[in-house]
Amino acid sequence: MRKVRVRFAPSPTGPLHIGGVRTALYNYLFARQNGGDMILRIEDTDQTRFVPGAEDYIIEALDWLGIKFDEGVHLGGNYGPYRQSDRKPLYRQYADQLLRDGWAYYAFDKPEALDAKRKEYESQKKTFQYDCTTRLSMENSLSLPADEVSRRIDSGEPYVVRFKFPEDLDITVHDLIRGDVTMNSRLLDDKVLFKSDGMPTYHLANIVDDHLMEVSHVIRGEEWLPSAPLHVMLYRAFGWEDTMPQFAHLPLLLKPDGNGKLSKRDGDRLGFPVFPLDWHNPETGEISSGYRERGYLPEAVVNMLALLGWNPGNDQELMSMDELIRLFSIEHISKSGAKFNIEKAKWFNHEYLQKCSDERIAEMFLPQLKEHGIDAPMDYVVKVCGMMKERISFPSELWDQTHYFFVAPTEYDPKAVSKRWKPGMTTHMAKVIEILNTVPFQYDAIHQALLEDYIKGNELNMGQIMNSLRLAVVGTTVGPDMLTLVMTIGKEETIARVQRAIDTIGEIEN
RNA sequence: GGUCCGUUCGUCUAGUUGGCCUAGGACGUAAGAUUUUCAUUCUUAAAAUCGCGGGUUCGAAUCCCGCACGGACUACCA
Repeated sequence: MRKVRVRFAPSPTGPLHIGGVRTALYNYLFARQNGGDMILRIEDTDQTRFVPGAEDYIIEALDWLGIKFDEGVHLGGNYGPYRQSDRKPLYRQYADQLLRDGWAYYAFDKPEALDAKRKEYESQKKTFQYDCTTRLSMENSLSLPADEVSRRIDSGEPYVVRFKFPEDLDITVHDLIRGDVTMNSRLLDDKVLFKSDGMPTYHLANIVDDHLMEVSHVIRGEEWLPSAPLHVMLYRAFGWEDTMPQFAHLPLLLKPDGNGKLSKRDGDRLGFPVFPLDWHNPETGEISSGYRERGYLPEAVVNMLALLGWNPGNDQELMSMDELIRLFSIEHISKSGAKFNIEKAKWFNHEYLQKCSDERIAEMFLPQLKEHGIDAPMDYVVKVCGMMKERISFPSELWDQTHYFFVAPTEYDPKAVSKRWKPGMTTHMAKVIEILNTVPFQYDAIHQALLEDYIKGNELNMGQIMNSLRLAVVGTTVGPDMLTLVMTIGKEETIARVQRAIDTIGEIEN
């Protein structure tokens, strides 16, 4: 049994899409579970699509989520370099090998000529495909005389190298998720392996690199399934079939409404992040929002993503990274695409927020407090966070839920006033102040004096009085247990707030 | 158009060797309980004739065939 080695191989063309994050996660879980290696390889063979900052973004995003690598561009390793542009000199010899063995051929067709050909076919409602049925009518080393071919190459005419598919061969790809998938070579096109700019295409580079890096399992998105037969044929052509990696093609992540692949635009449209981190487009200045900046916890994102297309085979839903590593199995990956569900993502975040220490939540709350000009003692902030965290799904909701712990109300919700502040209330509130002033400032003592002796003892309306007190202290009718709130903000502050309410709202007639 | 992949509650899904499935769980939704309010929490409910149609079988969500629908791919992009 060969050592498990998997790779995550993104293209640095922009921010890492959440679907890509899931692919990375599954690779990571599989590697860790099997004591294998996780490799980060950058696939930047298309120089025209290079985006500055994308590579760093990918590394930072995966690091934030706790997806760690054993080898990669940022770490090095024994199989480097790990960036395909840095491996450029390596690929030529493999293209030559294919050329020599008759698995590939030179093609001189200009891009414009190919475009024209496609248009021509299109006008006849057909699709042009560069394959065994058309290649002899194109300009390549199969259709041209040998001396002409060498003349063109010697004169520096640009060319590409294309794979030469056999004419009628059933090619079977064994997929760990879908089983055997068979396609006939006659229907496959002669893909370009080596471009005229001297770089390999994805197809060549990924086979060469996976082989050289001794990759054992290729876990990637379903969009690669149609080109998998090409990849299998390349292993065969190189004579590497006995060490060919095993394939697993992951189902797609679909948009929450309607059908189709989840895209950047869906996030903007429906108001949820499609990227792990905020991304500032260096060219347009446009900002795409990320999970991290929206207040999602990395462990919540990981858990949610893990379950989008995989399950442990039972009802368990909350799982830490360690549990995921233990429980993960390729057999339990589903075959069908998963629609992204924003409500469930929120729920996961709520659950993980509850598991957070009060200190960690307080830490996340600090910037908001600062924004509102609050400079409260840390232990007080921690206490408030601990008391209020169960009511929120995101740290960003904290200020809305807790501002009255830090700032006294300056106005009173009119609806609450008319509903709760009944005639005689100023007298009751004055009594509250009196109790606070005379009874020891302890929860039980005040509970006894106010709730039991005063309210119940005089058969007063509990809801009416307690809610009026809340109105006085909070400004509206929401919040935690009233006495806990009082104990938290303190005796002096409570009395001040109640007095202020008496002065501001005053006595209600009738 | 062609090729390939897929199809269980609104959504994520359990179901892997056909019988314990009168199809289970979770999110969301609704109702109720608790509470001094709101939220939390708890309980309950509604919700999939397992895409449709045929077979095979004593028995099929599970196996086979056909159809429909959806998606991916179809670049000198990955």
